Order: sequence, then structure tokens, then C-alpha cells
Amino acid sequence: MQTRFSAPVLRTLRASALIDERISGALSAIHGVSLRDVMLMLYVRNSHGSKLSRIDLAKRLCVSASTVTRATNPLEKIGLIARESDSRDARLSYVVLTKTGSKLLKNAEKTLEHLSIDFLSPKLSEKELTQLNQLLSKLTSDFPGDVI
Amino acid sequence: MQTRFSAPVLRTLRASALIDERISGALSAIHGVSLRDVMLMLYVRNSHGSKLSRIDLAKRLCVSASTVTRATNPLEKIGLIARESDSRDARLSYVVLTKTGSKLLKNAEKTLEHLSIDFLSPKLSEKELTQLNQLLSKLTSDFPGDVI
DNA sequence: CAAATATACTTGCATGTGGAAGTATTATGC
DNA sequence: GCATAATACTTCCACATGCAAGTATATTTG
Repeated sequence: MQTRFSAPVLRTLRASALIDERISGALSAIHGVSLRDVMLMLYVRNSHGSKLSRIDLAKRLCVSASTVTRATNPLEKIGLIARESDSRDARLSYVVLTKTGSKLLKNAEKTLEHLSIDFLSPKLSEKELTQLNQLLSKLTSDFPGDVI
Repeated sequence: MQTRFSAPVLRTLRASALIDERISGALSAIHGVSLRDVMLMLYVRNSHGSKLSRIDLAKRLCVSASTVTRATNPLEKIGLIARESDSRDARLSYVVLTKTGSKLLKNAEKTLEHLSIDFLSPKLSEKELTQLNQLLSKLTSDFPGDVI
């Protein structure tokens, strides 16, 4: 059975599941937001204009529009994100970070960095990490936005 | 903000979500089983003795024991997997592949390979694919079992 | 410019998931 | 060897998710 191409695909899924398990719990215990919430906020902060429509968020997170609606509602309630309307298109409601949200995101990033160090440093060298990062970047190159 | 270690972590999650979106639907449409079902069966086939307890399956898939129970039940009903009990420990119920299951798995692997080629070949060279595969393998090296 | 179509959400409904509790069986401690 | 603890599930319950349907707004078409 030929498995040259499916091997990295399956290993990515496996690695993702493992990372999620190791990191997600700690992150939400410390900052009160899930790893997905952090990624949502990262996509917003790293987007052009630091705002993103709910539809564009759904595309970037690979989830349905309804999931974005239900994910952003509680974040808005606790004051981490806010709504911004478009002057030309009343259908759009952008997600933007509040000051509180930006601060929390910075702290969450620090925690994420520590957790990532714990997880990765025993397994990969600095050089390998850079390689892996570049390869994964290429893998999602045909995809809008970036999480970094 | 220092992000050397968290970058590959976030990119792995991003890549995984994208892969899942691109591949999962096609796979289940063709073979009637989800990508997770395929991974479950791959873990079983690649394990020592080609059988795996439900608990060990849960660890490999990074899901709860109850999810394994509910994932294996329908696979058992449609005859892709079967139960095997342990002569020394009556608590254990191993998951094994049936002949039908093995056949379906082989076909699903072929489909997965084709889908992976479509997804990866425009983005990464053969050499890069090998590199990526090795790096991801190291990343999950402290984790039992393998999907390949 | 009016009708049809497309887009951006939002909500209801059916399904999937984890955690806690329950059951059965095995291992441990004294 | 008997009580206690641990393990391997399984089931119940609360919550998350995708899909379909609904609403509002914008674009296209004749």
C-alpha cells in the first residue's frame, strides 16, 4: 500500500489531537478561555485592520457560521471582543478585540508559549522547530489569514 | 512577544482543521465511515497483535472512553470490527478488525492517499513531505501507538 | 426599478462529546 | 482472605456542533 502522501496527513491529525489534549485544558484553567477562543482572537488581531467578519472567522477556524455566532456571544458578554458594523454593508458585523481582550490575549500567548516549550523542547531541536513551522506554513498557504 | 515554540503548535492545529475539512467529507461519502473511524481502524491494525482495548484506543485517539464506546458500536453493527475477550481479564474487550473491515480499510487508505495527493502535492515537494513526516513523527514520539 | 438571487448572520433541531456516576472485574494492603 | 482501591468499560446528563430554515440586507438581472 502506497502511503507517501497520507502519512503526513494522518500524523498532522494525530499531532493536533495530542496538542489539543495537552494544552487546551491548562489554557482554559488559567485564562478562562478555550484554545479555540484564543485562536479566534489571534485570527482577529492578525487580520488586516484587526477586525474580521463572522463569516471570515468561520472560514479561518474551519467551523460553521453558527459555531462562530455561539463562540463570540460569550466572549462579547465578558468584554473580550466587541461588534463593529460596516458603514456600507449592514449585513456585516465585525469582531474586534477590546483592550481587555488584547491584554488577555497577550497573557494567554505567554502561557501558550510556556506550554509549547514544555511540549516541544524534549522532542525537537531549535532547527527542527523552524523547519516544522515553515513546512506547516506552506501546507496552509492556500488558506486565508494566519494564526501567527 | 516570544513565539518560537507556540508557532508550530498553532500551525499544527490550523493545518489539522484544514485537512479535516478537506478530506473528512469525501472519505465518509465514498466509504460510509468518518475519518476518525478510519484512524480508529488504523490504530487497531497497526497495534501489536492487531487488537486494542477500548481504553487504549481512547488514549491513541485522544478522546474519552465513552466516545470510543459510541464510535465502536455502529462499526460493530455493520460488521467492520468485532469484540474479543481476554482470557485472563474479563474487564477487557478488545477491538479487532473483521475481514470486511480490513478490506474497507485498505480501500479507504487508497482514497485517503488520493485525497492527500490532491491536497499536498501543490504545496510541498517529495523531500519536504518526507521531512514533515519525520518531524511530526518525532512530535508524537512520547505517545503510544502509531497511525502509520 | 422590480424580481430573483446571493450573502451574512441567527435560531431550532438532531447528533456528537466529555465528565460523572454506575457496574463488573481485578489488584492491593493489612 | 477480606476490605479497599484501581481498572475497564457503559450509561446518563449537560453542553457543543453542523445543517436546515428563517431574517435582513445587498447584488444581479431582465
